Amino acid sequence: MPLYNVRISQVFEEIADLLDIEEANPFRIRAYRNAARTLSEYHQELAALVAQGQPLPKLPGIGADLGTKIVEIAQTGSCALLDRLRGEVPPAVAYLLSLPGLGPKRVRTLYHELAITSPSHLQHAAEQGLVRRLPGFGPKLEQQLLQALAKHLDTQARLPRASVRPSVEKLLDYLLRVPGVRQVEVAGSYRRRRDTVGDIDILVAAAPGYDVPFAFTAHEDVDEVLAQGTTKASVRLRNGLQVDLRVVRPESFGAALLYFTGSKAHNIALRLMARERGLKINEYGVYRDGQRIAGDSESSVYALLQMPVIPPELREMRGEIEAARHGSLPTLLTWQDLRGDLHTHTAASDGQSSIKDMALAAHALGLEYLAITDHSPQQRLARGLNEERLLAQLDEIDRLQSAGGLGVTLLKGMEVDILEDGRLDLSAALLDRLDIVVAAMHDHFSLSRARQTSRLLRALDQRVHILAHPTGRLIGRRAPIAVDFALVLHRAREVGCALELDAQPLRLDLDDLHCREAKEAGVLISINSDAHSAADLRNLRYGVEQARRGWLERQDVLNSRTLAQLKAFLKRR
DNA sequence: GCCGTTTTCGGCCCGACTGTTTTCAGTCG
Repeated sequence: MPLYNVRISQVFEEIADLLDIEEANPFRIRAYRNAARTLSEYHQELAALVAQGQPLPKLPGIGADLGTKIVEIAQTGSCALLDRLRGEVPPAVAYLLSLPGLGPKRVRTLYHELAITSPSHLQHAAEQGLVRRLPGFGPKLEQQLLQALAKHLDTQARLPRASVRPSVEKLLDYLLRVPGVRQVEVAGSYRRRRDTVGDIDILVAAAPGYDVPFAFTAHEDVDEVLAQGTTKASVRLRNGLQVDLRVVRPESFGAALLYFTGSKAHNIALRLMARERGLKINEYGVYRDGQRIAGDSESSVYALLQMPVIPPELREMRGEIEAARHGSLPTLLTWQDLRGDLHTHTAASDGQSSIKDMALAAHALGLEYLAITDHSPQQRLARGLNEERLLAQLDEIDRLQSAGGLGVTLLKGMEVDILEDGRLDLSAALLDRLDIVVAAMHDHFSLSRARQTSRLLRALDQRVHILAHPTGRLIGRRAPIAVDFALVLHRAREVGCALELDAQPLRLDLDDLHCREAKEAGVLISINSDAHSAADLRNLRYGVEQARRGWLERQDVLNSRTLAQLKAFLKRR
């Protein structure tokens, strides 16, 4: 069974938790947590390298010792250190760390004083009033823990960013009208345009003397006030979303925006750089000898570190600081760069709009071309088009096109199913009649890595222009397929096939790291809406945002090409 | 446990809020 980086990362996280409870050296604990994060985001499976006898790549924060442990975990599935720690502290104790208000010190107290090793133990003790008597605990904390335990079944999952947008925009609108407020921005992973968000961080610049947190917690959507002070507040909305507010003076807005946008790793790197220059950065500004010398804007802070402003989408400690220092930051793709959409559905299969309405909507968005790509016959539930209906659709597109007035050029296409063995769900003769072939998997997501890889490689050997939603993931619902992605990229480059960044908010597939890997492999990305209605075309914007997180520039994206360039690309197959 | 154009030893980001420990530790981001 393959052992993924995520699993190794989990081992390191558990070691960190248990070391925390044992009161180990905090920097040693941090080293394990940093390594866990690095591993969980690394695109190449390390266990596979180990199995092939190859050396591990040099990764930040992973030195000789952790490298040895990675090899040990890859080879044995476990780790002697973890086994030893589990012998000293029952593993369920670490679980208590996830409860709000409980950190290593209090968990340790609970374990040593009351022998509490699980959430149910804790609940029992709290109900008997034993917890409040412990040092460092009190009645309020006991109550808070009971509430958290009662709710703990609905664990805090990250939500797709698009799904929280309405709530966020409503709050921003409200805050802008609060007296004293000068400026409002969403920070955090929302501003970095991550595909999912855990909570929302809102930053406000306000004149002194106004109680903005008070107004914030009074908003009609607030269900519960978790914390409230003069400069910050934290609430849970009725829809379950946690929102944190920070209020700063206008002159600190840039430094605060930088700080609360993160990522944490990016901030730490900036602060270390500042320190090397005799400066101190905090959320109020940049200081030299106690004197504030910058901070009203983000650019003022970066300028002191001799860097241009790094776009929020890149602030993930994935080489952006080195690139900024060397003047080699990418010129990121923008919405204006997109000229068309190459994967859309109509009412002929499982969409809702007519071809004409789709075209008009695309024109209204400023697009120049639009591919109509309804489903192939195997997709029965989606009313996939058989040969007869497909040919009728092709005729209809010709008629609409010659009648004119659409504002966009239509391309004749189909989203063809990739069958379990890698064949396509359409005859070669029909494939040849299409302007563009988009191929996608819609089933057999759990094939072995080897079978899934050969399935995709075989698909790529046929007349396919775009491999759609290549990993098949659905955020929060379906994991990406197991596949040798490097091999797929290599073949895609050889045969001249693009990979899709499907812009549906629940797909966003490829993800940011895969996009970057494709770019480095020289494979074009096509950012498509996969729209099932005219309104869905607007989802393209989410695709652009994710593409930016993948460091994509205009030249990396197929549908930033002019129509003539696009046609030249399509004709090569 | 990691890391190094001042370092192979001695550092490791920084501040706000809460509850309770009557002066601050613990937690969180």
